[in-house]
Amino acid sequence: MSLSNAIYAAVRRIPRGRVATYADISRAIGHPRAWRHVGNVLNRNRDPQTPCHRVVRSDGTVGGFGFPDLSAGNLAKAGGTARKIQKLRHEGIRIIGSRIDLRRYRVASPRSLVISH
DNA sequence: CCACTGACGCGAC
DNA sequence: CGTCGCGCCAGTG
Repeated sequence: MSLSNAIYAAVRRIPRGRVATYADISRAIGHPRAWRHVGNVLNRNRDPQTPCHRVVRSDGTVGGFGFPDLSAGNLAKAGGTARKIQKLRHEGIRIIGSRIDLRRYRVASPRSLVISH
C-alpha cells in the first residue's frame, strides 16, 4: 500500500465532528516525522469521500485547504481555508477565529486511526 | 540521480 | 498571547 493510500485511509477513520492533526496522521501510518508530506498528499486530494477538512494543525489553527469552491467564484488561498472552516462548523465544531479547541475535538488517540490494530 | 517543494511542528524569543 | 527560523521527508521534475 502506498503512503498516499495509507494517509487517505487514516483520514477516512476520523469521525464526523472530530479532527486529527497532520502529525496524528503521520503517526497513525507509522511515519511519525512525515507530517509535512501528509499535507502535500491531502493538498492533491480530490476525493470527496476523504474528509481531509478534518485534518488541522497541531497548534489548533485550521491550516490550509487546496480545494477552493469553484461554484462560488474563484476564492484564493484564504478562500480554501474559509471553506474548510465552513465544513467544520457544519459538523458542529466550534471555531474561534481560525482556532479549534483540540482538547475537545481531537481524536482520542492516533491509534484509533490505524487500519489494522 | 539531485534539487527543490510544501494544506507542517516546535522551540526560541 | 504572536512571530521567526530551522528542521522535516516523500513526491515531483
